[in-house]
Amino acid sequence: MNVDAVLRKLEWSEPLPKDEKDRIGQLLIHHRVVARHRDIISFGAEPKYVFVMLDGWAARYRTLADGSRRILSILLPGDFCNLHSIAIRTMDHGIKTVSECQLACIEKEAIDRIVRGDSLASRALLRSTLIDEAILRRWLGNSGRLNAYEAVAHLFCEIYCRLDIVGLAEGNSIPMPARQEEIGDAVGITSVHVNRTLGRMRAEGLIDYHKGRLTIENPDALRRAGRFSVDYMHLDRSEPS
Amino acid sequence: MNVDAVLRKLEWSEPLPKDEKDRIGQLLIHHRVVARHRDIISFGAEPKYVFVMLDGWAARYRTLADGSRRILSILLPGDFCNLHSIAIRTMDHGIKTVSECQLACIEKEAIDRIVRGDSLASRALLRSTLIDEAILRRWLGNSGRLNAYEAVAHLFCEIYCRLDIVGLAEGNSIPMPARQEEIGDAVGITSVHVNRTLGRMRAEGLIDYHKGRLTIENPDALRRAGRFSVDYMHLDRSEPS
DNA sequence: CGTCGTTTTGATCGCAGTCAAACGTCGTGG
DNA sequence: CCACGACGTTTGACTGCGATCAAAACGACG
Repeated sequence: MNVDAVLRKLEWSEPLPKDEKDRIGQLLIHHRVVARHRDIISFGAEPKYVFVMLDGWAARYRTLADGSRRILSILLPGDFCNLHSIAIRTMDHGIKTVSECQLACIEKEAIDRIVRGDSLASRALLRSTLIDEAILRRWLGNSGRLNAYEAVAHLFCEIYCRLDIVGLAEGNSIPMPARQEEIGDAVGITSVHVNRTLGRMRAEGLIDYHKGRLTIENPDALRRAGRFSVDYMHLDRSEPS
Repeated sequence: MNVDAVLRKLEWSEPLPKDEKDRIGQLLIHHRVVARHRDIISFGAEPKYVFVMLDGWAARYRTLADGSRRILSILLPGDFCNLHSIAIRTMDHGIKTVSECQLACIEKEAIDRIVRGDSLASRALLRSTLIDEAILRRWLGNSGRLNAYEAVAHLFCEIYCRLDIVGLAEGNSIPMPARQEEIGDAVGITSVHVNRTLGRMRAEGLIDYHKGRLTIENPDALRRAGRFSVDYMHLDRSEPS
């Protein structure tokens, strides 16, 4: 359905010529639906396909020895789940759905051919990988330095921003299919503490969180609370090198 | 000096033909020395060169609003500081030396030409980026889930392993130029708590930490303590796709 | 010998974890 | 239409790891 999100994300920083967009569109014809809370790719797997998010939310995660889980990144429509599979065979983490997901699956080799070429699409994929890495760095930087309140605020700002880029924010409101436990696993706190934090945010008029929707009542205050600035997502449309 | 470390790292998973190695060797001729505790690249900079670690340690870091610092990764001989600069103009973090460093500086365009080509060297650089990302994911996964003792143990295992790969471990012993404060910034705890943790490790016979050297007295116990397994560094020499 | 940078030790505090129970909502089946 | 159970949210009481503040000890070096 939402092939559009993929193109919007790839054109995030630089427009692609029509023929390259068409070529990418060609790759996105094979779809798959995965139910909520199921693995898209499991830890240790050696995926044959590269999966691309068309609809729904998913999460990269790692399970530790004691059974506790840590979410390493949130995957939203337009995101590639495992671009790295073209160069790294086995998964060092798992990816599971947060809500029911629509995915496109692409032969690894097809992606590989694009990446090895010297096209604008190849640049866009490279940039996309590097921006994912930048987001990961930001999460790591926040982790252990921001307190629960700041961390949750930051997460909400980031997700709002990323959804907005692919055209999925509606005013100040976004879908929020994640349970409080998943929010906790994403910022490194317990679901109990997420709950108290959300309660405080609600009381202070920052957000409204209700039936799978998050409405940001006071965007400025939320951004300030989460020390959020968009710079790390490298939205600048300036040219490299 | 230690151009060797760079090649060892690039050949980590797959040997390179002689002519490609020579070509990379050509790129590493311009050297620079940076004193201890100085920025190699500052936050917000737009570096013209890609820097490669030849000798010494450095750290990717981010400074938060309140002045607290978080180390995002440790850079060891053989590591590329800012490969991402070929596609992302401005630095979203800083890089500073932990000890005095020897660096090679390469024109961005020269690296770009290799990456855009379809050579084994290009694959090796791609893999190297993806492995850095995998290490980052592991750090994020550990952060907030491992306690201080486990986190420090994991850090030591990883650094030992990475130094070993480029031939810089000597038996069970490695140089450890990082101050306790820097170790703390890397795992997200204070230097005071690092100190207590090191004390406990020493008391339990896991390590000896003394005058800028770390000796691992009981490797198995240290690995167990840090829940360390090498898999996330993707050392396997198997072929992709 | 004194200074600077770093490590070490002690005492107290607070954020978030843990355990447990109650509550609300929704879908299913009797 | 209601009872039931599954799932997720909410609230309370208590605990503990690591932070914080402060000062002392150590070691290298000019």
